[in-house]
Amino acid sequence: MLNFSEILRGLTDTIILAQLTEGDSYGYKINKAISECSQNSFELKEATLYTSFRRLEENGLILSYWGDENLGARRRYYSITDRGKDVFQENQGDWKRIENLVEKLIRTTGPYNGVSLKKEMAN
Amino acid sequence: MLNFSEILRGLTDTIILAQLTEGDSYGYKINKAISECSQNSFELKEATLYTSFRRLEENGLILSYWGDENLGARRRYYSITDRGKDVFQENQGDWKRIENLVEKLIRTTGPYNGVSLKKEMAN
DNA sequence: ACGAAATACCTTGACAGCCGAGGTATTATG
DNA sequence: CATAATACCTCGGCTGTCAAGGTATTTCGT
Repeated sequence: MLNFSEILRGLTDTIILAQLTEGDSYGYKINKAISECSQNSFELKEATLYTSFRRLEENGLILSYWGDENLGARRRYYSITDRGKDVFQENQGDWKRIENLVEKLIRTTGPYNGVSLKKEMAN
Repeated sequence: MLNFSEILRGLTDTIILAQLTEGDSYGYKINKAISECSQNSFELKEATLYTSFRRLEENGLILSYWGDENLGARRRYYSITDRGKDVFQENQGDWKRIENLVEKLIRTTGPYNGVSLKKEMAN
């Protein structure tokens, strides 16, 4: 039995991995990309973002290195590892499964409730 | 901007509300129903279940009352309130929005990565 | 020239939900 | 007559999120 709770809660990691499958990038830019990707309907808080980076790196799903900008603020770049790519693909699959599961769990079961209510009202 | 995190994490509440839209029921039975509903691929832990009941009742989304069984173990029944029904419907809508959002955030963007990698390898 | 805003990174501590582990009491079953 | 199943509950630890705070650099309007 899969531990779905963690996936639901920790989608942050998967969202970041998704960004990194498109190439190395750095925190601030990744965050902006996520915001834009969602048409500004969602954004990661910075604290959450950097927590996630640390977690991902500890788990070997990403690597980080300092960019050698001689202009501008320093940037820490992140790179997805092979293991990270594998996990990302697993998570994509898990998400499909979660969608199906939730669909079953929170759909309204049909006319049962409404109809019986109307019947009760009519009496 | 919606607070999606709580919805993702706290789907428990919505799942329970979904069960209660089909009529009053009690903890143990609700839990079994949820397990069956998911073909035993998912189950709420009891601690989580009762935490959720308490939270839902505090928020006025459900009511509880003791069944008057003169046989068998006592049962605490739960009933969804009007407010609970409203919130449940909102949550169903929110879930649809989350599905769309996550779809955008974690889909693979296509051949970009693979192609550029191959090109780099070729050089 | 100067202050504000934007870029870019980071930490700390509180908070909330999940759940393992444990408890109680009753009824059904082999 | 013990074991499983039904049925309820609590406590404490764990983990992810985030508000709030910090630092440093660059860009831009005035």
